[in-house]
Amino acid sequence: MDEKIISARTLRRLPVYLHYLNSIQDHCRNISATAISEEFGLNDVQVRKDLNAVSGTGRPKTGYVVTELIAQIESVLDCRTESKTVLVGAGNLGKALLSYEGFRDFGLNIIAAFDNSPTICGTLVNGKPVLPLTDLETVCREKHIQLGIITVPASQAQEICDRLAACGITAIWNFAPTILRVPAGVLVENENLASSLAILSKHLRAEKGGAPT
Amino acid sequence: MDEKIISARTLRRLPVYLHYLNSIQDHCRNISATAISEEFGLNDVQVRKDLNAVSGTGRPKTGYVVTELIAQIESVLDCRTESKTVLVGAGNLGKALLSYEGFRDFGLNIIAAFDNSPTICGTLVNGKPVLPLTDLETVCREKHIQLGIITVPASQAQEICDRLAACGITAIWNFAPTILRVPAGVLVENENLASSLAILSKHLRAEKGGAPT
DNA sequence: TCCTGATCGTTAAACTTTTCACAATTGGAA
DNA sequence: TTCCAATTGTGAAAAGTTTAACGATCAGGA
Repeated sequence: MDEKIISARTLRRLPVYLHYLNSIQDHCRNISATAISEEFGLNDVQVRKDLNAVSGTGRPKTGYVVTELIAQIESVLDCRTESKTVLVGAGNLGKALLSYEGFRDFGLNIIAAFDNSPTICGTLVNGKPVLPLTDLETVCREKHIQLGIITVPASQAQEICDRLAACGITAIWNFAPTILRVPAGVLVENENLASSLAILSKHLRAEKGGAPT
Repeated sequence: MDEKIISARTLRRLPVYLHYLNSIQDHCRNISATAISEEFGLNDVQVRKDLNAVSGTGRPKTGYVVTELIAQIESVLDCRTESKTVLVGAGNLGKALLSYEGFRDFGLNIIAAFDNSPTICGTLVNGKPVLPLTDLETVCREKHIQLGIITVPASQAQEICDRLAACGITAIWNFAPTILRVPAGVLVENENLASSLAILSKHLRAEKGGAPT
């Protein structure tokens, strides 16, 4: 029952801390929030509050025990538990994500991909089967899929999202450049590459045209 | 000189609006902020304030002229202007991004990729050359590269970031699960897939173990 | 033993973003 | 023409996030 409410902002920083802690655990027993904050250019109180949300075992003058902190963050993030996943939309981006092995480190296991193009259906991408979209519901229900990755065009994203939610999927990773509406209890995480590019593009434009302040 | 300060949050929503406006422009002359807000499940005042940041030409009872709005958002985002880009780290994720053609729509032009693995250097990925990392500075300076995509492991990300910044690159798209420190004037946009997975994973865990509220 | 300084944890202040409340405007119908 | 309902735009409140201030704690040396 020591479940504290962790803000999304904090949750996003935890994997960053975790990665850093793993990288230093061989040669550091203890680490202070101040040191972490300096490593990443953050405010030290912010780091302390983030760590407090998962730990609360820091000691003055010493800091935190690195291995404890790692265990506590891993427990909160729960990367060890495998998340059964389907990917919908085996276009360029979809295939790219299917080919990316890095997700395994975070417990993501893509069982199958779906697409409605007959030319790609039936093929394997990185050893993972691409199935016709009509099979989506059957597979999701039978395999007890928990997470869905959406890489279809924005115009179809909401429909796919509805179908996934109807199969009992409660977490959706959306790469389409749109905002999805979901029933209560379903979480959508938007990985909107267009939004990121908008920020970068705006910055480049400001650099060129305007004040270089 | 009608440059208003646009918050990053607003800027992230603009591409979403833009995509939607493009999809309706054939059958709608006008659109109200209220309608947009309902489409995406946002607050109507928020949409109105977002649109105000780029336009300010809404009329009571009518709303906004779709084509005007599109032109204004496109002008702010400036997706039409090509951004010369390099990608550093041609591993799985790097190759996946190189293969993704969707970036062209946003004005992103990846000129070359860099890696220090001899087996991949000299090859082409999706028609783009993979060059040895030692050539990074030369190419960036000669081709006047503006944007750098970092897809190397977290442990090398800061070093690559420093090298890119030293070549005059002012915008960095970071896919490594770490926070980068950059000189003033350089913008880092983090696309931290680990952070996103952390959010999703936490949600799945909460669903299973705890209160389904 | 006692002091010093690093570090933690917490409360309050500053800042940012979102939501609420409401007056002002406008097109269209009665 | 007059009224109504839809819609905008804005100032203020609310909610959320980050930063600052400060007392409490503790390891290590004098």
